[in-house]
Amino acid sequence: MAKRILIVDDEPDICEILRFNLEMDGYDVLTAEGAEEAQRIVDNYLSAGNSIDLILLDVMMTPKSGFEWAKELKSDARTVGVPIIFCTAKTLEEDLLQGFAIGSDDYIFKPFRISEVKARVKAVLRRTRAESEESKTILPGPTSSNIIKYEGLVINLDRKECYVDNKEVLFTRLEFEVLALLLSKPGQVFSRERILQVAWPSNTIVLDRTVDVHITRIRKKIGRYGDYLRAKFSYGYMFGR
Amino acid sequence: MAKRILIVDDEPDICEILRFNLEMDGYDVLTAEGAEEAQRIVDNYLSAGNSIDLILLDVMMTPKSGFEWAKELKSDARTVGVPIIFCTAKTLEEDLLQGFAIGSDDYIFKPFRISEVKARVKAVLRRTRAESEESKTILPGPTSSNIIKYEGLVINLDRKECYVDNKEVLFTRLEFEVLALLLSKPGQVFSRERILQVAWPSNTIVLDRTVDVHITRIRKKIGRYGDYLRAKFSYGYMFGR
DNA sequence: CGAAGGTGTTAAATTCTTGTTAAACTTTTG
DNA sequence: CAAAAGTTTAACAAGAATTTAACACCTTCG
Repeated sequence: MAKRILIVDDEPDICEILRFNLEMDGYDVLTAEGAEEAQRIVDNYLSAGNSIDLILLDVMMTPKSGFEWAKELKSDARTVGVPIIFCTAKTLEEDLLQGFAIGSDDYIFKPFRISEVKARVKAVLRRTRAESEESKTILPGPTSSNIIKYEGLVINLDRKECYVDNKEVLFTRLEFEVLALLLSKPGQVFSRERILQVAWPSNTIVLDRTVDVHITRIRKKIGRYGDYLRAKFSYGYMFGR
Repeated sequence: MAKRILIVDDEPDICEILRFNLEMDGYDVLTAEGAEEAQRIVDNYLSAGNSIDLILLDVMMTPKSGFEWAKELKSDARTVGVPIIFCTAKTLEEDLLQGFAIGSDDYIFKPFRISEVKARVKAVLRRTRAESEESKTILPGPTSSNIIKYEGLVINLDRKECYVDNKEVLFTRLEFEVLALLLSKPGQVFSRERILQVAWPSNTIVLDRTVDVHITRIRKKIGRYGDYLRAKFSYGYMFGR
């Protein structure tokens, strides 16, 4: 799978130039123009069970500097291992930066040559791949969340959250339960009766038309995946193409 | 227990770089951007019964220079023994600095290499530990604390204490137990039933509305982290972004 | 005992969820 | 094809869940 790189720079032009070049090299590229937006992206991807493999981080940003954000990343168990390449103007002492970078981190000075950025990215990703394969043998790994995916449709059973192409979509409880059930066995048709039995609290008695209404509501929320939520005439519903 | 280092420098970037590196080495780090703020921190910590083990002090600061403040520290019985590492640009006479530094103090010139700072810090703290152990024949022995962190939100399970951005916040027992549970698995939704089961003494029977009230009370106490204590409608509560 | 602080309940405001209905639409069946 | 059966959808009213303040009842501790 393609490595996913997050570029954080408050200069949109720089983001776009980097995006273009790194996408050419076959990476998945995300961009953010500040720490706050970047954090949102990171949260979304991680809770949806996707990894971020590298962050290209501008040091000089307002209101939160790249350093500050990096510190937060390093104090969060989920992101402590994500390598960072710091970008900064040459004014800062090189040694300081070197001290800041830990683990697989790296740093690079502006104005940079694109070829240099590409080389560093490649080097950092090679290093982390090597590292993670070393530790794979020993470590149980950070708690992997309880996640069901179908292409870009993801539900996180721990968080009770649903993501559509990496954007969180708010679900009510019943909607969540119904989708979780159907998604747990794509291609399996569930009768309305069975859906009510599983997704509704026990002892609730409602018309089975109710299921239809919920299906409609879910369809609207999951966008392009709505079509996958299919009625099987006179049997019930199923998730799948 | 981790040694506590106070960094005083009017350049926030330098504070942050030093903080990052020293925290990585396992120190507790405080920063201040001037003598006045630094004095407040020192007062707070000392009156709360916490020690400051080392001060990394920039000499060139306005309005009060590092030298001036150091003089005050040396004339205060509570702080006369706290070692200081003075940082200054190379322009100052080395002899002058050497003359100023007394006891376990040290000095270091900017621009410094991080590795050098780390080495000096380690050396100074070793020296002071040696000194203080002369006078303490019986040590209680360092205890590795049981700590859960989420960014600046820290709870110490041994001491049953909670810190918000390095300031202690008083928690009641139930509040502490509830937060500890949620914080033990960020991103996991806990039902009210489960929270009552775990955080309340066994055999207590209370309405589950009670949990809500405690959540509200905790939210108020943890300030900016209050938003991370999230209700998942009709499921329960979860800690996380 | 009395003060201080912790805890559970209540109630009201607010916000969000859900079942039903009804009408339009689609598919199946005779 | 026409009737019957099944599905989709919008709208709405009922009611469930959450947040908070307030208060009463505890326990603890001097």
